[in-house]
Amino acid sequence: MTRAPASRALDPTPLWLKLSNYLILSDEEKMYLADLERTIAREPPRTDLLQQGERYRDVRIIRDGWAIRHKALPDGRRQVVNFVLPGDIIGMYCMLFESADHSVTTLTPVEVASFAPERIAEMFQSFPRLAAALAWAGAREEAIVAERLLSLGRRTALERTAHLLVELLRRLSVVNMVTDGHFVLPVTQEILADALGLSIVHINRTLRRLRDSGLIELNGQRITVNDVRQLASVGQFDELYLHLIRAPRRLERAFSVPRHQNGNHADRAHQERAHQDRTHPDRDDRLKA
Amino acid sequence: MTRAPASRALDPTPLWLKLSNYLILSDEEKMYLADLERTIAREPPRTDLLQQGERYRDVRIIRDGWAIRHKALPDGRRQVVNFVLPGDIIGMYCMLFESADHSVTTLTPVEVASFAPERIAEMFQSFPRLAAALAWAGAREEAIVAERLLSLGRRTALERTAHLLVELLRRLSVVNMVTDGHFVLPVTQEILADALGLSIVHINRTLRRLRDSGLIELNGQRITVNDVRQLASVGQFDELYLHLIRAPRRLERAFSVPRHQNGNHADRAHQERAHQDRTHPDRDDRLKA
DNA sequence: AGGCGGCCACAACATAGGTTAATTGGCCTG
DNA sequence: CAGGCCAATTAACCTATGTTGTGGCCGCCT
Repeated sequence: MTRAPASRALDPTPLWLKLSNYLILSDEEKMYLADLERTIAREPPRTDLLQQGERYRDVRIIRDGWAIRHKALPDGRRQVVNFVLPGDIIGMYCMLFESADHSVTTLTPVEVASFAPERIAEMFQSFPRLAAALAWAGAREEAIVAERLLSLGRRTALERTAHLLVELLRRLSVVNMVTDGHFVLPVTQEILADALGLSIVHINRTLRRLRDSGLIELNGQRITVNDVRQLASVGQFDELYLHLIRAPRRLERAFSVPRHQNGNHADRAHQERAHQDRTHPDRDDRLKA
Repeated sequence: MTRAPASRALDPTPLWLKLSNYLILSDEEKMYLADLERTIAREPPRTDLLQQGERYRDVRIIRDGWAIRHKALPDGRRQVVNFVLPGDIIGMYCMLFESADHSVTTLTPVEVASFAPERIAEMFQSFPRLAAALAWAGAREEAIVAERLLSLGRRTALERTAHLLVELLRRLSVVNMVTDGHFVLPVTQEILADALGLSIVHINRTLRRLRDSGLIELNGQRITVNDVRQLASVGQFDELYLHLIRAPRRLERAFSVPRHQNGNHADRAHQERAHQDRTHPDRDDRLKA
């Protein structure tokens, strides 16, 4: 949707596209962003972009590929905190932290840009609108982690799994990585288990239930979601937390910079929240049919 | 430590103290902060400062008292995402979000300041250093939530509980709310259960184990931690994620504003991380003695 | 004073999910 | 082609945690 008019040789990067959802970028801002992504490297799968306990180095921006952010206990138990997709930033505030409290590891070949942490401070001083947009992106990430916390704390294995699949579907469609309800999930069941706080065996059981019920299909790393609505219902998925609603007007208005657009909310998507009253036992019964 | 020279009639608020750990505030910045906290209200316990699904209103700063941030499923299951303590901010980026994906409810009588969301945008433009410091505070909060995710996903009930208690101890001592290893925990077991993803009954069992082992004592809402080291060991607590190390120099240097302090790291605390190799079964055996 | 509701405590039982182990099928490498 | 490794799969069994139910304490209301 919010596609900016092409400006010279600048290609819109995922980060740019992401921020465009919340801000109408000026040419100057676009150039600054492009400049941040000037130094690019390619990393193979299973590379640590960051290691828990180590000192931070540069700030990085994922331009292509998948990675995971994860934390480990001394005895090896591990929790995947989030999936890192194109447009996501690693170590944004690293200049303020002594050392990393989590690791980031690639799942696929990945293209990353990196730049010196000081440039963040520079951005806060010279491009306050960009800084605000990035801070916003960080808040959105926290919302995702909080929702996963709700999953691990209060959803059953089946619900959690369904919920995660719908979340990924939604997040990936925003960056055009979903076609026809199927997408590539470059992930072993072990990683899924670590993301959902389950054992490998139980993830396997749970996926089979979902497959048997016809809600999803799996062949290799390609997953097809046959019935998003029902899958979302199984997972008690309410996309409120993803804050996907695009509102570039909103920040514009707060900053009141280019034009003073008025508060017409016509373009706002309206999702209704499924409010079923449920009794405690038989949480997974949406699948029992 | 980093106590700013008293500047006229301005009282240091918790937020101010918090930010002082990471930035040497100028008088002008202090005044701006004080101005943000000009409109103050008092709320009784069990008041919703924010309700999931509702539209955001003002940005709020907790000046005194406890609150919880929590999310609920349609059927009533609930997860406490975090505890909100003095100096914490509610709805910082609300101008960017359509509606709240979580609730905030007071646990004690609370004193809150509130101001219009636009002032955040204003701050990004006029006080970039403050904006950066606040963004940092947000990142720290995310780190806390991520650590709790690790707890729910991969720690046993006993470990989780111990971990949370140590975390609260640490966070509260930063704001001088701990004396002699004891502090007030204005929380029912139900809330503890919702924070740790456990049932009330099981929290009760777990607290009793901790009490029986002599690690903690409970009388009413006062909790005494008798052996922090061992409690931390039971909870596999590694305070890295709290990012407590005070480094006002760090941001200063990045912004290179008042004086250009050099990179002398003499004041940096050094905690070593306990790296015990543990075998999978008997995770809770640190208590079995 | 009596009754009511919230919170804590504990016992008895039920189950979701963990653990162990064995089997299979790629896929790489020598 | 054999051997080996890694991921997926499934079965059998086990346990940490959830559920239900009861009683006691305490503060509050009328």
